[in-house]
Amino acid sequence: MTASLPLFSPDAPEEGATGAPSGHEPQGLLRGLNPEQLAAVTLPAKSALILAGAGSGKTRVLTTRIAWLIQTGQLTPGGVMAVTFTNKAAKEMLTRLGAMLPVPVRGMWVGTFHGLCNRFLRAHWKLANLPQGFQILDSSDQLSAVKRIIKAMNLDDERFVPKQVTWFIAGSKEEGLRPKDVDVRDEQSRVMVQVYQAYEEQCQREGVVDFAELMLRTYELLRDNVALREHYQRRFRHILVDEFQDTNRLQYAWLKMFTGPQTAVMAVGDDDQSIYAFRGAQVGNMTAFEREFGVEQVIKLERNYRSYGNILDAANELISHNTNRLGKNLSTEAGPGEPVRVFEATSDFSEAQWFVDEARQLHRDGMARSDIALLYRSNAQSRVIESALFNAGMPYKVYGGLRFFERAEVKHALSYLRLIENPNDDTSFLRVVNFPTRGIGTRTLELLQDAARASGRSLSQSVTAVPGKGGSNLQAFVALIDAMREATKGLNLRQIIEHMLHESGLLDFYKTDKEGQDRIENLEELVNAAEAFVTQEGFGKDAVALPIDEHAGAIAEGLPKAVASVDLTPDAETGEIMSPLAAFLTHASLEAGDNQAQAGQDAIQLMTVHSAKGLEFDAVFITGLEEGLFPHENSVSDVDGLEEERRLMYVAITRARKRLYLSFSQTRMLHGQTRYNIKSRFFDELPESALRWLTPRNQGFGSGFAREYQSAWAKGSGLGSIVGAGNVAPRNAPASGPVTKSSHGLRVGQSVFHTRFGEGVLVTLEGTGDDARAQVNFGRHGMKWLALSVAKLTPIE
DNA sequence: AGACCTAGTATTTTT
DNA sequence: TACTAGGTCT
Repeated sequence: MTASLPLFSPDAPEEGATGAPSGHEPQGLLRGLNPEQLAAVTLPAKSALILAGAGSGKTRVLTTRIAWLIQTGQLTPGGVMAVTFTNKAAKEMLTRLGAMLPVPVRGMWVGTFHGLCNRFLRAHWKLANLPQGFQILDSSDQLSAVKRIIKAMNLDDERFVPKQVTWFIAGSKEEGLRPKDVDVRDEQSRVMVQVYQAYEEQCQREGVVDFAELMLRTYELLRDNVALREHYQRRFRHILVDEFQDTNRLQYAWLKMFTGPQTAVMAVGDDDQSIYAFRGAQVGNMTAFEREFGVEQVIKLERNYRSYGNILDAANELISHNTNRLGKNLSTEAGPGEPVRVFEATSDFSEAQWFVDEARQLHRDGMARSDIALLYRSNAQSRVIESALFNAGMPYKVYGGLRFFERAEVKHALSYLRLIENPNDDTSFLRVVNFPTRGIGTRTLELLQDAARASGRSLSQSVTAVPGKGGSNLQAFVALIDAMREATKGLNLRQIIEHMLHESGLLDFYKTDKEGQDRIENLEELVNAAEAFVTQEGFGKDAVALPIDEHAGAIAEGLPKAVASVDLTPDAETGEIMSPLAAFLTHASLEAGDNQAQAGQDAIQLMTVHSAKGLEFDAVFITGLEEGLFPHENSVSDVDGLEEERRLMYVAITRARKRLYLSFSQTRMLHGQTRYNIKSRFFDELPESALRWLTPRNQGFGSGFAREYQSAWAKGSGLGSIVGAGNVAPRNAPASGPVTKSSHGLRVGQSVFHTRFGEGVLVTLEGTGDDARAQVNFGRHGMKWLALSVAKLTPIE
């Protein structure tokens, strides 16, 4: 790492990433944890709530806890479930666990809510009343499915806007409501429920499930099947949930289904970072959890290892304006650092120009472009910035565009593959039946859909019912798909895809298309993705997406006979429970992939505040801090909305490690009109002492200061390094060597009983004979050092 | 089938 | 402004 300016001193150890793996012995794992982290990691096996502030090492706590429990023999890998929201977070956990544990992460249920549901339903497809190779609809598939229904039911799509209907369906499912459970108030909702009902029937007929269905099916199956529920409750001794503040009602209820009397659930979250209420997240789940899971003590992780003091002061002060918080204050030992810089621009254009200049300077002074991030409230704001960066010739990367598996050509290819796997997938059928064109027009398709509806069969099964030219074209299409299915039998995944790309005519189509080159590249990339998925490495690394439980057999064994054996029906020939193609298709729906493949480039990062959550950068620019934009005008009318905007701002601020810039503009082009804005109210909620205005305050309009902003590089700010702020080893890591067993017959990880403090877990053992001491985590009573010659510790089994 | 035109609409988003 | 969906015309 290079460093010239003090500002660019070697990075503080990132949360959990300190140095080499600490050796595969229990106490080594705990080295470098601060007291609160240590307490959380070694908590007795009871449900616990961890309030983890931004940058407080939450992922480290989560992974270390799992590793520690396993290494001390309190838990087997098969007894763990760790749930996250994103594939990225799940992968991160697996990677870290892999580094910490000598044993591979086999059999551990680490994944996203949806990924784990998929895994569960694959194992119990029969009980869940699903076809064995059921496929998953992504949001756009779902939308087109709803559109078809609205059309079929002859409804006015202005009264029943497909997108809104989609929300209604997903929303109902997330409340755990089937069509029969939904409250019907008026005509509108009555019809909505009918659409919901029809949608369900259609999905069931086609053998597909949407995201919410994955959750709901799993929940219902566990709720209704006592034997199965008890089996899983016994199996998972420890369940850990990341980003708990983002869970919705269904996810909470789902979690309860997995939780038995012996299950310890550790919920980790931060109410101040709850920014997804708009899509159903219930922050209230945190307090509900505390109450309903009998949490005895809440551990707060408030030590921040990411940012300098001024940045944290700004964050703390801002968020203190919210009510109904669980209460938390971030602190650092890194010193105040530089002030937060504030810039007022005359126009969005000059704001962009200022940013480009500033970023260029940072880069010249040694900061990697990828360590510089520009955040905005809404995607539309990126445009001006992009054009400024483009003109300046600075590489940048915008997050949030189309993801790989969502690109049109990729979706087309996937539709062909799905049809090979399941000809009754009408969504896929309609997507590609006339792409490339095969003389199958709207009229023909109407006839086909009518016929299918009348007979209750799939489109593919109904092609013979359509007369004339259209009918024979349809039959030719079905024959094409059938031929592909035949021809690809026994081929590997790569060969299947290549065959399909040629036979479908997709490749030829894009070859003649003038802008087809990129698309062909994407299709080649699809082949690569499949290859990567299949290879040993891909399967191993990608265990998140691995649809089949490696221990499916083991599950079956442990289950009561009545529910077990029927569910895992391997292919008679190959013995596979699921074909590689089906597995790959599942992977494609569950993980949309990166949004831009241009990896390797050192580029400035542009994204919304929402997508910045969980990330961190040396320098962060929060732009467009204007009333109406941030906070957004649609949110300011009610208190809840405003508080969520404030949390959003809090998330944005806490992304910054070393330097934070806030900017706003007097005017801005929005929807083709110039808007005159006043600065965000959030400026009034920041501590003046932590700010430095780069432009004069209370600047009136039109005073034309154009570019006379003072360079942010005003004289060396003489910062010390942030080194030392890292997870400095507290006193719990004695050099006396790993003592895991002693003459007392106690070992680390063991549960013990103390007459005064009750039940606890042994965290450290050191010294011998009369000198022997033990560190014990008594949960509610805290962490204690006890002299073994005095304290009476009784081992519990 | 495909080019062309018009009107309507514009937070935040993962799975 | 800039995109989409949908309609109409060739």
